[in-house]
Amino acid sequence: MPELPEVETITRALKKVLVGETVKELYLGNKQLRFPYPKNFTKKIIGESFTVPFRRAKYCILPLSNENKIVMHLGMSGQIRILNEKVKIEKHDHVIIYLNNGIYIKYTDPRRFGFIKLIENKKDEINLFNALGPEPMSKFFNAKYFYDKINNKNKTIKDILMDQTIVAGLGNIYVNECLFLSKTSPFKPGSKITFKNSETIVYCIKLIIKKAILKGGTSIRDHIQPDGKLGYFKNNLKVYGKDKKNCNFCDQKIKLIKQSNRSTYFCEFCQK
DNA sequence: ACATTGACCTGGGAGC
DNA sequence: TGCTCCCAGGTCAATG
Repeated sequence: MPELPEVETITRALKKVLVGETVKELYLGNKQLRFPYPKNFTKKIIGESFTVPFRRAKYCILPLSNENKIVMHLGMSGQIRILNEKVKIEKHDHVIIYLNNGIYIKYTDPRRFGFIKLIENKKDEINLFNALGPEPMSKFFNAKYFYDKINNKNKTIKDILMDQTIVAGLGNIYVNECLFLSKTSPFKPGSKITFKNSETIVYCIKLIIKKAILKGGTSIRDHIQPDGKLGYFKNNLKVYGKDKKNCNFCDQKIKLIKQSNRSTYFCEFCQK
């Protein structure tokens, strides 16, 4: 599912129920996710309690009282549910963390591109997070940073925004939407982006991400909030999934093409 | 150092 | 109804 707003939505929901609660029991399915489960995972987390969950890029991070951190990535189809009554474990349920208070956290992922890791020391943390660019909502992601970072690149602006080392947390939906809102052609190389363009793009990214978080993310296929509700930013999409529909601004048809093996939706008249 | 392609998986929808 | 093909909110390793 998940880009930044979806992971943020999930993390906020977890924050409400996890803090101070203790891990009572852990279920691990027999199929592995993208990586094997952490060694002695069960032993290492049973009896530990959670401190305050947070998000970095598309990672949901659950710190424990012993300073270790459970890190979850949801790949393309991962979901996290917060439940309070036992339900049957289904085919794609891979991890369930049972808490002392009767609540449990269920990780489901049909495609198994996601993973769960345990950060146990500084080195684990560096391996996972060091290459990531700034958070789009932070002050470190600003027009000057962005312009300096991209003005010597031949890569298209679409590929640049998908690159987690430049700005962390955007994915295909929000990149398409941000380029449309900022009226930027997805094919424009970084070197052709002026400082003024950078300002606009950065502004549009912050605006869209903020709004998407408010709406609980975007439900297209897999994303649901941990309480089962949908993410309503779907209603705010202007180009993603709108091929052959009409552009909001100029009323011409939205186009769909493949760019670096991913779908790019855009209006060729508005985005220059 | 950089860009491009394919691989990892399953399920759902389109088209025949 | 059933088959085949193509598509999907992400990343990473292996190419050129």
